[in-house]
Amino acid sequence: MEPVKKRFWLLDVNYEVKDHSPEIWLWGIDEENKRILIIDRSFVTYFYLVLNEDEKPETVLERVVERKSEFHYITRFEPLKRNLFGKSLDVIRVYCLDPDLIPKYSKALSKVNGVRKCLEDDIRYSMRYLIDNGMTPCGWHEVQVEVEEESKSSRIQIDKVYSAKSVPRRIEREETHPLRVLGFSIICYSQKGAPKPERNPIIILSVATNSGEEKEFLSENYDDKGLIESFIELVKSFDPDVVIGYGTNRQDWQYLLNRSRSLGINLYVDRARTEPHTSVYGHVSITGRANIDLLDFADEFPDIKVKTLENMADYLGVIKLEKRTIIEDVEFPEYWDDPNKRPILLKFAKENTRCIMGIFEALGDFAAQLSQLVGLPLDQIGRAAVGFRVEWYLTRNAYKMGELVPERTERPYIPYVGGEVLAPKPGIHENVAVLDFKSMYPNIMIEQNISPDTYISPSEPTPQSGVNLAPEVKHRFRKEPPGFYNIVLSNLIAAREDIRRRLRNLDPKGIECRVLDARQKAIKVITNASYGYAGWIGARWYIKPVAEATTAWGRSIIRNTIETAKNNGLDVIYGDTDSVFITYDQEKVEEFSKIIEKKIGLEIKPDKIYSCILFTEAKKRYCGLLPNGQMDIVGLEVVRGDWAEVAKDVQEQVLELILKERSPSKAVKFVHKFILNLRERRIPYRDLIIWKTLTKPAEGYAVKAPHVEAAKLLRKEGWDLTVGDKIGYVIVTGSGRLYERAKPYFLASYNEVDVEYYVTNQVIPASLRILSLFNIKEEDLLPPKSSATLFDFMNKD
DNA sequence: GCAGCCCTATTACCT
DNA sequence: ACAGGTAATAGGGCTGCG
Repeated sequence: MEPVKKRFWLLDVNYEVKDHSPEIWLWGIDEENKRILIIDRSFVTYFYLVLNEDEKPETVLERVVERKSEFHYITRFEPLKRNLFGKSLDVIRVYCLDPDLIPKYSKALSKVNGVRKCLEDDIRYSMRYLIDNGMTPCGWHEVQVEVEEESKSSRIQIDKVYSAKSVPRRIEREETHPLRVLGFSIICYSQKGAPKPERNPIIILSVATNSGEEKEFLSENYDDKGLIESFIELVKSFDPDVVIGYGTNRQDWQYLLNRSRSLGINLYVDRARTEPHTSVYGHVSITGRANIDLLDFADEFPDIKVKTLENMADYLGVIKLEKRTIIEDVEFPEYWDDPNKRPILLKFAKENTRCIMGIFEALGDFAAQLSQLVGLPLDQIGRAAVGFRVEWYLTRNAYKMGELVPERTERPYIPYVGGEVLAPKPGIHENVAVLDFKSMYPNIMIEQNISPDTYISPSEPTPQSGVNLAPEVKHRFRKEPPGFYNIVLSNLIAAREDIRRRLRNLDPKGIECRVLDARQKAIKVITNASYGYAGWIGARWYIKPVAEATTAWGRSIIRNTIETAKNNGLDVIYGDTDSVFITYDQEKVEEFSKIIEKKIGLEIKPDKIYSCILFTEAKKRYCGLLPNGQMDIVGLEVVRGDWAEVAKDVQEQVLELILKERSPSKAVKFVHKFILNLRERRIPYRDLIIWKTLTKPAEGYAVKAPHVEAAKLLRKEGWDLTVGDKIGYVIVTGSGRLYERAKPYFLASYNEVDVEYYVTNQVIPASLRILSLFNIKEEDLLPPKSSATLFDFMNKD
């Protein structure tokens, strides 16, 4: 049979090894909108032996070739030149048929005389395949294929199985067929504490598809066997490309798997008759489909303080919080068992799934673009930490440039100096412009050619091309040739600029615009994380002077900028790392920008202009009023997630009265009234909840703290808590330390709450933060005792 | 026993 | 499991106090 040309969009990749022969499985969608599997048996993987500098490559080659018989699945040794941190090295590339034997082989071969170490022996086979062939998940490719014999196709749920007869090649093509997306959420039944799959059933499994189907499977008399079977059946018949949920990696899939196991069901929801399994970065993999946990993308939105499904949906404009039916976990049994309330629980479950579908609509393009840019499969990209995303992007580029990927090593943490922060001038300032340097750190790295491979250690002689010498820290970087980071960052910045240019001429509502906008966002995320990556001790390409020199240049630039502003008659009010806050005078500011760009070589632009701005004495905390009347609150309690809503609301009102009405007295009166309301418990209970993250196991704390004690109470009630969970608690009346009076909010009632704590420790400090600028004292904020309240007070005894 | 002081642990923010 | 710089609170140890 003649091979035919096949074009396909790559959804997922996995590999299998049978009798030491590996197969790459490429799951894709072809031009006819068919789901296809292409099996490639031709790719031989490899790793490198790095040789000692005093050794001749031929000698070491002889030594390893001599021992080849010990390594049955090694096919070839290939001497090559490669770069490591910019230095040319002699290496031997060791080709190995069975990827699973590489750890064993590399360990043995690293002990051969003349071999310094092995490199790239820790790159997964499937990633090696994609990188070496220039392939990207969520991108189009072209390959010669033959139809695979029928025997295999029976096990695989797919339109057609092919075997690759050529190396797949990436092709440029933007449009995609619409993916089939299935979203689901579950509700479990537990009378007390967290549901346990060994004993508590799933009572509702709610499913939706992007073809508009919605289904709710219910348990019958707390028996969820039929529910799970119906779910499996639906997945099979709809045959989704993408499966989505919220918290599914850690929760739902584990629960479903454990329930299935105890009920004797095989949870076959993939395309190859295997069960979901946990894999790299802790993502749950469903062979042939992309399983996406939208919770993994919540980190992209720091404005969402408590990362619940409803908060994320609210933030992304899927469904407003006020319109949602919210039922706490503790209430599930009550709602399920009461026939009058059950419909509300069903509605809640359905809304959860709708939120999931809506969030994916808002984020799916971004996820796919990030996956394509970084090169990690769609089901892994969300789960991979920022550092690993950057690292995979670098790894791909290193391959193209003949740079070896360094090994991951443990290093001691030694801090270095970061950005410069100015003490602000306290008070209210009129007409203030904020100018900031665009992508300051990446641009410094480019401008000064800062990179792991351009760094010249103190022991090395100055290269002929000369060096850039960092201020203060005196690290040196060769001027020529352009470094690894220089090239990679220049490409990223140029690509983003290009996209933004194209976007200007497109219909903002069009599909092309959505995809391009998602792509430029993905590029921005990787670009912005590059400096942090460079300073991360866990980074493969970590060289401390790289990060240290970048911030040193940054400090020098901002100081220079401040000096220049002053010399040009501009008053500098504040500055942080890459920004300066100056008095706004259009002509002077324009002139100033030009001078700076000329002097420093980096672009500086007015980001915002405030009609007025308020600073206390603290750095990193201010509130500016934009010309449209909108308030921009930075760093203050209002934007913090660990203050009760009461404190945040009052502070925001105070700021408004101060900045818009310029009336401290109105602000004081407002606080008085608020405190009276609070004491009367006329403020919603949920506004009293304080949320704090559990950052270590409850026992690991050196001191007792309210949220930790609240967490212990939760655990006693049977709730599982893990590091990273947010604990919502309230302070109740009683004696002793605060931590003795903290209670999880859903285990306490409003009449137990110590409202005086909220007056003294929440509302007053948050208000005073602003009002002390106007000489207002704590006493001034407590409501004056009117005769009525005094009377009430005396009557109480 | 507790107010006052100082230091430390902890969290969440800014760029 | 991307960086350092910063503010703020509560805990906890200590001193001094009839």
